[in-house]
Amino acid sequence: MSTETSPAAADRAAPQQAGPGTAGLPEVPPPPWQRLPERSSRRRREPISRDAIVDAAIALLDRDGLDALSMRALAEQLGTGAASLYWHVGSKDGLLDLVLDKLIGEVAIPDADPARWQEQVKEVARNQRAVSLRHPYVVRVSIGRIPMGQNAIRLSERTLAIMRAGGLPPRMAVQGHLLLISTINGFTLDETGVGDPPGAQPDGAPSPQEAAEMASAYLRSLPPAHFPNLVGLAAEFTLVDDDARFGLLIDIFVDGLARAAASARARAGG
Amino acid sequence: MSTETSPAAADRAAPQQAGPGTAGLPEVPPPPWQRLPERSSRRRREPISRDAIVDAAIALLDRDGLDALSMRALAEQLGTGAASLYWHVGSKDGLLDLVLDKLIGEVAIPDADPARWQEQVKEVARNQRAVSLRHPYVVRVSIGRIPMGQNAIRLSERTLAIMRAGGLPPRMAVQGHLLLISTINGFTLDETGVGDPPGAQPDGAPSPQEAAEMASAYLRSLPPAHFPNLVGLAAEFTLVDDDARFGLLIDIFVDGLARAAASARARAGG
DNA sequence: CCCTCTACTCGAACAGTGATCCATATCGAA
DNA sequence: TTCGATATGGATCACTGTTCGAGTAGAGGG
Repeated sequence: MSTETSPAAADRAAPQQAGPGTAGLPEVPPPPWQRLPERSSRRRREPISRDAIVDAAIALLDRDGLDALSMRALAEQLGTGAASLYWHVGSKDGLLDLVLDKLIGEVAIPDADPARWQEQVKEVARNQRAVSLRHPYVVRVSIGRIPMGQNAIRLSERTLAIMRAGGLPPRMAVQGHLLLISTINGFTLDETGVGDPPGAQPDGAPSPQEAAEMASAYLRSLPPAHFPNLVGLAAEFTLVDDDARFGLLIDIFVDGLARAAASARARAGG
Repeated sequence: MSTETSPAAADRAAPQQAGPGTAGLPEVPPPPWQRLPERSSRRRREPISRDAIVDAAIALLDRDGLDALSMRALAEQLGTGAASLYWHVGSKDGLLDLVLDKLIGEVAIPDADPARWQEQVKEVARNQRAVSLRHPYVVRVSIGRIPMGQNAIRLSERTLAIMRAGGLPPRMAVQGHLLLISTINGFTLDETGVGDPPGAQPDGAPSPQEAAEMASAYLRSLPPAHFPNLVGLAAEFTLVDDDARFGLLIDIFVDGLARAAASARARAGG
């Protein structure tokens, strides 16, 4: 992972060069509604740096889950006090903005290839899901946030490039991009359950497999006269191959998108 | 949120009689993993009844939003103390289970008509979205919950009937049902923002329209050399006709589902 | 009539949360 | 040295979900 030790955070002006790993990427000015404290001048040492806080937060989230992230716990992990964090990130909300953008940066987007645009869109979808599975809390963090950080901007630009290369009309490209993100988030939202790390269900917590069995058994036990479909199809609910389910979803989406675009072009052209 | 340890506060075994609220409809046995205290015998007056608590909670949520629902605030609205609520609903989590199922009951599902199955699936989708807009917090409440209450069961049964009537193979019908719900949730999740009621943004809170304008203006301000698509398509991001966006989404989904089903049938048949 | 047992109520308290105050410390510049 | 911006963190506030345990109401049995 590119730790991207950008010193002095992202302030205005300062056309700094990006670190190794993300070579040559241009600096994006921060959007005006960012809920972070604005610091002027970068001429001090950073004993605790905003970036270190974000990294520690992600480490803590990966290990213990979303509910375990409190400002106090994070401060302790950094060997400092909770109040200090507020000077750097403004609020827990501001911290989560930064966390989200950093994780969005993990989504890899291929260079646009017009001949393969449908397969490339599916690849983007798979990559986004992979990040959401690696950090099961990220979908929940993204709720209520409109990501406009540097990484989100770059992801949108590159995804739009693929869609435009595929010949989608402007509106269709933008909506396809936005709706695809929503669709994937909807899927991974129930896939990741409460968003805690995979390990450590101490109590009588059922595994996903056990839960599916319970649900299926329950459905089978319903009165068949009133619920013929649920009783008859109960076995299908046990299917928990989420990879296959996700593959079906993006096949449906990309195929439907391509056809909607084709019919939109047909309407416009004739 | 807090201790996920053991939400099942009271788990002594006692046969439960259903309350007097749901008359006429066929009784569905409660699923075994329900996190509610089980009460035996109804031979007392109900001064505060579980149903009244759920109704009050929904009223409070509709008025003030998800963040405003605390057990204390709800108790005050009912003229009682917070501790009393716990005897009836076990935990806030159990209460939200009940709230969710009650709201699921608001989703109307038409009787299956084989000739119009695609249109009927879209109607189900529109109805689900309508409920999610009427109660903007409901998508957030559903996160991490697998709804298995009476209303959820009936909704699944009726939706599956429509899909089966449309000729979808068993697996396709079940997955179509589940994926459609996820897809709609993903869409309404960003549509409803933080899930607060439509009114009352006291501060410098931008309206959705203003927010879209700000975002569009920001995108237009990016360096065009590096972000040609974002700059060129910025205007498209201002389009906030969510009805049209949603219509496009379900067109994509239902069309893609129908074609996936057709090709699945073709593979199976040949 | 009283007595007991169960269903039910609720003030008080506990541990934890995000956030803020404010006295203190550190250091570059003047 | 002095000054002021940068940075720290203990104490504290209002609030959360939840539990405890003392208390109340009312039907059934004697």
